Amino acid sequence: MIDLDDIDRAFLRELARDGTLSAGELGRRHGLSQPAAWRRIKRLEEAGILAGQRVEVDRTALGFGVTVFLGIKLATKGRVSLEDFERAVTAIPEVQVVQHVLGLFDYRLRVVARDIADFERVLRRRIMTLPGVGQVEANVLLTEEARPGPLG
Amino acid sequence: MIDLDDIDRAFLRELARDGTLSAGELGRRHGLSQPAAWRRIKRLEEAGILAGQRVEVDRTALGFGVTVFLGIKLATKGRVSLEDFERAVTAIPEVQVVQHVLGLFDYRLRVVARDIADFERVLRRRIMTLPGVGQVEANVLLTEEARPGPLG
DNA sequence: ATGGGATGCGCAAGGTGATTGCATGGCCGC
DNA sequence: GCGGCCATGCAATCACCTTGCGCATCCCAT
Repeated sequence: MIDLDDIDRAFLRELARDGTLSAGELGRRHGLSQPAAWRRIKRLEEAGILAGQRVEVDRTALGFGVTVFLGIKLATKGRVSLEDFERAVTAIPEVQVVQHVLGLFDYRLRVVARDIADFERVLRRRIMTLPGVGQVEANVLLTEEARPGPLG
Repeated sequence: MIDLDDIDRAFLRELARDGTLSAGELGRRHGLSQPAAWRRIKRLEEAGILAGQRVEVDRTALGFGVTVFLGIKLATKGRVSLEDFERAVTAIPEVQVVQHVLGLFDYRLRVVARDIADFERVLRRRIMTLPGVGQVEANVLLTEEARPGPLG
């Protein structure tokens, strides 16, 4: 584990907000030359701290206005392997995120749909038919806010 | 809402996996010149479908090995406004995501901590002391897999 | 004190990708 | 058939990435 100084943390914070920031711009903001800033970014990548870059796809703009979080408890009787469940759930196109968790539920899913009626179709035809699925709990997303989170 | 063809959808899919892909590379993969590919990306941005670019910060590499999802139900008696709750919860540095949801819970939080002991500190000192907090449910993240999701 | 190594910086140069102007070809409505 | 529209390719320019090199600083052992 490498240790970060204030500039490294500022880089992480600003890049997490806008991944298009150039090394030159980041350096200018913190009194570094463009190559110096670039090498810091490179070091963070090599340390595994910067783990790739993603574009954010706005599902609402694509017509998927409904996001639902599902908590799924597997039926203990079913004797279905976790691999079977995961294989089946990752094959559902509407599923964006599959989280294997510990607690009241076994899995958490993030599911997108065009509207509530579309979500009901997904729930009935896709989720409830998953192998070994037991209790299911749903929460419909109203608003979502991402925070920077701790940086060390 | 603009309509996308197969190439647009392929661009979205590949950019969501790797935001560093250049327009030239994307074009080469689908038989387009670099400017043509670049203009398609630009069009997706202007339509609001490509909503920014983020770097992914690996919290594990920073020493935050524990991620917990919290479901929070507000105490109905409390008469605490949602704004007060949200203001207080966004001030907690360990909170990465705040989701206002509909269902069994009122809010869902994504919280990171260095270890379980650190999480207990956050839970006791930060979460349980939030204004109006009622029932709290926790799920500890084991593994997480992101899927492309539907693209239209 | 002092010399050597490690670390991090700035400067400069070369390569790659982003961005724009311009011309061409297909397609649709008149 | 004909004119306008749309998307494309080509070429040129500009910004940024990437690397090599030399210098200053700090730490540590001599």
